[in-house]
Amino acid sequence: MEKSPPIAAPRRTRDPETKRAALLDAALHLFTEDGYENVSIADIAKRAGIAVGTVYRFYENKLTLLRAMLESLEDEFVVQMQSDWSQGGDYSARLDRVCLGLFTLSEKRKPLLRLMSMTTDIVYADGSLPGDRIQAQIRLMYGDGLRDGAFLKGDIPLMASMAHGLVEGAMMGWMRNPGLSAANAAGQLASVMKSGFVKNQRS
Amino acid sequence: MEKSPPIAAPRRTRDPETKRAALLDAALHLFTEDGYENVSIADIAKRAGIAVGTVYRFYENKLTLLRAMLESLEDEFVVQMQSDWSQGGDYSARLDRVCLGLFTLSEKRKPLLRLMSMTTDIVYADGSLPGDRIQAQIRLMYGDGLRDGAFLKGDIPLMASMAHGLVEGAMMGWMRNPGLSAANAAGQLASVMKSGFVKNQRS
Amino acid sequence: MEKSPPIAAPRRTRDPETKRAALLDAALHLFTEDGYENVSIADIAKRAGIAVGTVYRFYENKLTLLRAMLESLEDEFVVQMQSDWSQGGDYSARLDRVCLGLFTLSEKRKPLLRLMSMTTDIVYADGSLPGDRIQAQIRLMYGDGLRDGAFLKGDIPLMASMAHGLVEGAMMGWMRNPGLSAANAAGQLASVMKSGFVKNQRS
Amino acid sequence: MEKSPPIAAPRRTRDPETKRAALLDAALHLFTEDGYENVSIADIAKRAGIAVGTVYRFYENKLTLLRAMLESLEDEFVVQMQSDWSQGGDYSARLDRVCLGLFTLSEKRKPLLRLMSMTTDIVYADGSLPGDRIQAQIRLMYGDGLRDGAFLKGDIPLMASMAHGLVEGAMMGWMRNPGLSAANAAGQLASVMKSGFVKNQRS
DNA sequence: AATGAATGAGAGTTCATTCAT
DNA sequence: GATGAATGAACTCTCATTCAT
Repeated sequence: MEKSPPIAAPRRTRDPETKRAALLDAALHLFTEDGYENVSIADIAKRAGIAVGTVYRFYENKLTLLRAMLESLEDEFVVQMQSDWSQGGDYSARLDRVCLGLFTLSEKRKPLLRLMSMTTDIVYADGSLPGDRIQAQIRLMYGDGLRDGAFLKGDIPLMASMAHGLVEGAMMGWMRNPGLSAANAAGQLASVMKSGFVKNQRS
Repeated sequence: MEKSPPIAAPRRTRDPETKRAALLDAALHLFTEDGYENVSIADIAKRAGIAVGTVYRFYENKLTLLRAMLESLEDEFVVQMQSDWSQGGDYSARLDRVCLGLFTLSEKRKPLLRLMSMTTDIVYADGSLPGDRIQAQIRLMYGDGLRDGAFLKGDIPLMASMAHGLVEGAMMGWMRNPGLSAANAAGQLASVMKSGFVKNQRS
Repeated sequence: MEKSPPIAAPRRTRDPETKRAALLDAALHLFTEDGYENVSIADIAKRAGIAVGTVYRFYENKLTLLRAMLESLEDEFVVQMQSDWSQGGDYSARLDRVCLGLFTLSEKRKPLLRLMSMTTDIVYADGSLPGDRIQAQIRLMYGDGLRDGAFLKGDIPLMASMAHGLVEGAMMGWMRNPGLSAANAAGQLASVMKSGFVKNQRS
Repeated sequence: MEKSPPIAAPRRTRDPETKRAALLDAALHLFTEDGYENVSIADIAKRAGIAVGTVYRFYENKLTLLRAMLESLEDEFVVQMQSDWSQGGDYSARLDRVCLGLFTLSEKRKPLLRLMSMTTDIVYADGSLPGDRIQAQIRLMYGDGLRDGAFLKGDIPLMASMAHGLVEGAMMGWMRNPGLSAANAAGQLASVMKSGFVKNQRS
């Protein structure tokens, strides 16, 4: 009935960034294994070795935590794609590079990637969805190719969405097949991308 | 003083299939609008005009209800694809037909399609995921084309996954763009499918 | 991690109004003993012999429960005062009657009265406070007396507020003194009311 | 390039009493605006410009802080009343003086007064309630008047409680009516006090 | 078969208090 | 002395599921 005074005995054990990393790692594993909705903050805190309240020092609520994870991954992908795309060469070479970069990064971020593919309905604060920034980047790339007359014509948003779907499909297929190397998957993706979207490519 | 007209007896009870339809319709609207986790059984029952307990006569729990909805949609897609694919003609014609069939059905089932895209992490009873049966069908089709030497070679599961992603991407793009007709989207999808996966297709 | 299915085994034991009464009784005792903020819904439910969720069938939240209790008490007081005041006689007789009615009701509702005196800062939905309706009734009575030239003049809201305070003070004093009968307290209150607010009353 | 003026050294630390004053001021504003239970120690510390832990150097817990505030106000009132009451004159004059003193002080301490009226259920360490010391002082005054045969007879604790209620009612009425001057309210209170409690006063 | 009141585990979140720095 | 990150118990409220009617 009466609020009993907390017995708490906190210890300053680790520095904040170590804690944040443990928190993100715990959340990543649990979300991926059990699904966002089936994981409680208490579960995450326990796995991260911190107190429930400490989670809220880092992220204001559960959804913010998820978004932060997905956004950081998207950022990495977008940065990688921009870098690979802008390094010159013909469109064939650029697509090869981008696809390889995508899979190289995917390999490093496999669990996060899996999480992203599981939470497509988590709407961001601005109304966007996970994947939208990647798709926007694809749209830019497609626009470049169109301007040069190197790409097949089509409705830009639709073409970008298809290209994005193709990439996601490739990643899903690769993730489900442990025997397939990232380089191999990247090669096949690039091959389909080129024959599907680039002019004067023979199959 | 006014005699109530004895013309039509109020149908207090409806037959079970009418109820089931009302239930599915209610669930579809609510899940799509608010997301699976944010809709309660009580919400669904109220919208369907039945009692909470009655929901459990039809589906043993909430997840089973969702799965039934998604599975029925997948079934429809698979049946449609099988039918369109098996009607003969060269691979180009068959792909045209399949893509058109896909979008024609999508137009009819738009809300369900949206629901499916929102709930990718809902695992089915057999461990499969929504979309898996569609992908399996695509794999069969790709196998056909490979056997005839008409399709570009590649790792079968990966190619099927990419093709599946391409289809999903096309559908997502089409759903987000209300000005795009189903036939137009189907045409662009077919075009990319052919240049991306079929031999001797010029871009 | 996974939401474990409820084991629940509900029993329809008592009729709803019996339950509501048990709920109100439990809330009354606990709020009075420990203070509104120090009592949890779980405490109330346990004492009432019902489940936590059942509390929310009756009242949409904790504050609504409290307000319902206080409002019903206020209503009783207002009705009682209206009745006693409107029965005629000179102002002296009417005040005697009202004061006696007030204390007779107070005797019946002692715990609720105590609760009301403890929760003066609980704002109602319309921005009013507990006691405001009683005070409004007092204002009406004072207005009657003023119109007849029987009451001492003064700023109406202030005079009503003072009269209200006087009543509350009398009740608090009476509640703290178990040896004082309601009739006796009523008499002393009436006496002070008359000499304090009515013209031509000798002390 | 711009040299920061070395004229005034920034006072990084303030003396304890300045801090205590800031703390009390912050608490007063926040408690009054949002209610005791809705204000956190962190809120108070932030507004006072001190650290959370520092709050605990001054008051051992949140309730102690509240009590200290209310007790200091009560002390002020009691001292004021004692002073005004003991300065001689007949009872009419003494009551006039006390009432004026009460309202003069109330004007200075309006926020604290409001806080006191909001937290009637906060029990003090010795089991007393806010207002009890004021009431005890009133009892002393009433006892004086009784001894001299100047006051109307009655049960002492009850009469004191009624007088206290009258005072509180006057203050509440005055606080809710911004157009009413303290002197005017004091006059009306004194008038009712005299006709209500003092012998040979005509109404 | 249909109903919906009842259940209670469990969720996300808050915050008074502590104590290593 | 001052700080504020860390703690975790406790809170209100939800809702999938059950079963007496």
